[in-house]
Amino acid sequence: MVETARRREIEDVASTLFREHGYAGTSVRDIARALDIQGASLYAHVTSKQDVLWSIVERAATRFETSADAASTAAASGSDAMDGIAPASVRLAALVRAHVAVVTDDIGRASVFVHEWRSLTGERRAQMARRRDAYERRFRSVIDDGVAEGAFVAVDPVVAAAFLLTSLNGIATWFRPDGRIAPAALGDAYARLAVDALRPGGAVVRAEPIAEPVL
Amino acid sequence: MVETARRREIEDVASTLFREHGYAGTSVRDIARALDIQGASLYAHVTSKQDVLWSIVERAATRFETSADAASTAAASGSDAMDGIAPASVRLAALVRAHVAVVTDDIGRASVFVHEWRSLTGERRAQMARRRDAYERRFRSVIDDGVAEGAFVAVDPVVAAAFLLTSLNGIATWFRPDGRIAPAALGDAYARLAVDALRPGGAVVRAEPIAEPVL
DNA sequence: CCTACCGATCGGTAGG
DNA sequence: CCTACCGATCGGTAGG
Repeated sequence: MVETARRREIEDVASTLFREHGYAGTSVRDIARALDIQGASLYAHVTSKQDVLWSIVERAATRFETSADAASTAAASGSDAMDGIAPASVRLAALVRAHVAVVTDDIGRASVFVHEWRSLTGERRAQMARRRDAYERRFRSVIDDGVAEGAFVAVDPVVAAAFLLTSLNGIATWFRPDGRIAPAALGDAYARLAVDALRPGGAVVRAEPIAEPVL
Repeated sequence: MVETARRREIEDVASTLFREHGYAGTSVRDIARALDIQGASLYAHVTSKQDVLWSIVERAATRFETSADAASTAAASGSDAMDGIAPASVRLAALVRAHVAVVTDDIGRASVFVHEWRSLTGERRAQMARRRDAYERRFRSVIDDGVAEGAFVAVDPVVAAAFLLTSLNGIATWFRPDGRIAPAALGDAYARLAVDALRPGGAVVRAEPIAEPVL
């Protein structure tokens, strides 16, 4: 299937509907109706409903990966590192801001990426599972490094990464682009919350080590 | 519909299937098959598919509310308050632990409560929206109090509550009851992460106030 | 992009 | 809890 403007429209409309009603809860005719065409006419542009889901999810995955790559590169060579701030904190803050930016830029697609990828089947689903896992490992690595550096508390990297990533992905469920909160401000707020949650010293609530962490 | 043992089994099975495939992605016959009965036979025990969803969601909501009530009562009269720990920190930690306990106790029902309540219709959906909102306001209030006390940074209570609650609800998507992490240890870890994320002083990452918060 | 149509499956009912 | 069945809707195809 070629990449036409109409195809883009279909994916935009489908993103919104999948986000609101889920993949299974959205019919091909629902998508068509939103575009003012007949259900069967959709097949002049797409090969299947799964195909639409795949395009949305795959494209969103690439955006998250690209954004995280850019953030990592910038954080590694950034001047912030000289301000006496631990490298891991700078890197984590950059990853968080990058993720928030992608989610807030298109909550429809981000939401489908987060919640509906499970509706993919076969090799496509397996591929997405791998890519999601690799993405999560970026967070675990930074946290692991920060713990080693002493920039972060001795936290379980798997638990901490899950804590942060679910929070980050949750933005897709409540954020309103036309709301009170600007995307950049949200990125700042989340970066601070993330880094401070891991900051060592003076924990007022006790928490024992969990078990052998596996990265 | 009376509350029989069979009815309980149906809801258990339905919770698992709704969690894995969503409400729309699960057919009445899928539920019946998991119970080794015919699709139509299910209607000897339930009045509709919506009815099953409602039971699961309503019961889960009550559990979260009851657990939070108990946590708030305990935190208010607890001896922890005398250890020089700010009341808001104690209350927030208690709320977090209570939430983690409910989620880990039955991730199937918790997961349906978190993700599938949108599939409810009419007044039931509206009621759940109200109850979810009231639940979220518990978190906002504690955060607001903590900020006033000086126990927490000057964070936007709406953003901070969303950050924490989405993280808390996310547990339902990745936690495995038979895994490496014990529920109580997870509650401890999350309570520490939550309280420390809001702890004032030494923020290494800048974050400006967002706008007029609305509680 | 349309009309006409396909077999399969959906939630649910009737009557035992 | 079963068999038999209902109308509606599903994703998708044929042929223009």
